[in-house]
Amino acid sequence: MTEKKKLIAPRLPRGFEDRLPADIGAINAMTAKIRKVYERYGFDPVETPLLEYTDTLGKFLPDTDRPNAGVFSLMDDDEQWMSLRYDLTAPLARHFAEHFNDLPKPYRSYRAGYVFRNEKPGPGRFRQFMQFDADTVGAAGPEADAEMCMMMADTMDALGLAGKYVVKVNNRKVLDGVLDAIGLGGEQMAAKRLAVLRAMDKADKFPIEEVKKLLEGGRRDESGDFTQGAGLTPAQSGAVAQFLTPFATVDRLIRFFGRVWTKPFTVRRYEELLMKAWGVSSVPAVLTEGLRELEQMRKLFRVAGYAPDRIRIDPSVVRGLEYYTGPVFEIELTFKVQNEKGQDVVFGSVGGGGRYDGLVSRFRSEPVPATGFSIGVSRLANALKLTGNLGAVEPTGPVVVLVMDKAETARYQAITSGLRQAGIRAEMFMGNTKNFGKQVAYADKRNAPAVIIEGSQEREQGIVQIKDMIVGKETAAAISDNAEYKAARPGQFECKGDIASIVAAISELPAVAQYLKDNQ
RNA sequence: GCCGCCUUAGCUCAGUUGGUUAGAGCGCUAGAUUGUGGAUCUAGAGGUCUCUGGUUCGAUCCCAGAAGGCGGUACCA
Repeated sequence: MTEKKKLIAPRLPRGFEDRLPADIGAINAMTAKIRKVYERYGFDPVETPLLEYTDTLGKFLPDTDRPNAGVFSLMDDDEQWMSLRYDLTAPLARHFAEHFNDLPKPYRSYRAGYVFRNEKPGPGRFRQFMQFDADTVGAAGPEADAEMCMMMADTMDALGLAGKYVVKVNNRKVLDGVLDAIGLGGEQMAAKRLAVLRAMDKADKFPIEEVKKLLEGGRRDESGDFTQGAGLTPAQSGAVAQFLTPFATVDRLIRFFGRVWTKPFTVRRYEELLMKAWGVSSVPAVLTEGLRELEQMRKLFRVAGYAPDRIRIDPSVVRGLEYYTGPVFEIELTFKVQNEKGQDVVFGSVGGGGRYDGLVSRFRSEPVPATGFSIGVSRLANALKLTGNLGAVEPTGPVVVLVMDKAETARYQAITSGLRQAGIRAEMFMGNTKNFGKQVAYADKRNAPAVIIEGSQEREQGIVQIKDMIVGKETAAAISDNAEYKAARPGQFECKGDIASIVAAISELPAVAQYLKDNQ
């Protein structure tokens, strides 16, 4: 046996992450807050499995050039393909269609859970992450869409992000109308439309000149990578740019929309503006319809008191490419995000959604309108972690009952049980008990609020020593001499040795009292 | 997917113009201190210098490729 045992390197698959107690606590707190908002809006929970048959998830997907890419799939023993869900919307559509007859319509539901994407991880992007969705199925009007936007805004407020986000709203019908107007309607132009929409989506990321490059020949970024353009003529790209920037820059456009948001605004006026910019005498009907829906939503927001600093129209919002059929929306953080190295990081949206009237219809012969949105819980938590806004706190540890005398473990166990019955986290030390200091160090590492010490001296007197670890740490910091440090026994006090007295004394420690209050 | 940068101890990083035993700080383990977390001091453990191939008498270092990480870009249901 001279050969060394071959060890397996412990390593995490790329794009995945372990979650530690502080993260778990923070995520739980976040999801609890989100849940409260959704329930207040009348939504009920539903849970679907992580795996679905691939065709129920995928057939409808826009990923025509790379079918099945990006999805983790496996074959069942009956040779049917199953996939890990990549969002929570497709499974909801399946659930609704499957239980169509029993569910109330409109059907309002929410659900949280992990979703999986088999693609390259990026800043704040993992291959397993949590989403928290809400959807209304069976409500066709823009008031359902408006409600989604307001709920998104309320959720962000509930998470303590008031003033640090904006919900951007657009309408796919408007975008379709613009594409129509520049002669990109019809089947044979589908690929071009896709490229144009992708380019338009970049308007909040790049200056308009760069977007124009994407609309025409293509663009080379600073790393030297070349992106193929949509191949529009200068006249066409100019018209798109005019839509994106009636007054030459996106910033000014946003101000323009901001103004119409709060002041009287008519669809007619915007149409006139576009006709003038494009030099045409009419706009496509679908564009007008989209504008009307936006106008209705705007009214609802205004009456409900959602100012444009919280919800605003932004013509560059595109979202999923063939999935959405009407209003689309997106939450963006308005503060800068930096990574651990202090570099500014391009952080995309932390949530979004829209109307997807086709998604349920593929399971049924009649049309089923639906609208919903999704918050990227992991992504949002990641952003907040980087900015120090995530309340990630180490959980309060257990009270540790020290083992001073191996022969007395039954007694120590009895104290531990007494604490547990009173609802207090407690454990008897179970490691190497030879060294007292190690036991205290263990309690420190576990973030224990207190340790209980009962050695032979205490036992003779019928008492125990309780050491308040938090007070102890504070008072110890002022002591520099080691002998003095030990003699001081910081944070320590005596208590009668019966279990009721111990429980009473421990319960009074602030950290324990807080724990009891939080866990009633 | 494409482009750029990076990879040396558990962590953060030095270093070797290519040469015998590869370093620091922090952390970890043990002791000083027979029953007290921190501080101090002492000692110790811990490395296939990411991997594979090439050049070379000799590679952690030079070259090529791969993997992983970071960033950008593309995609994003």
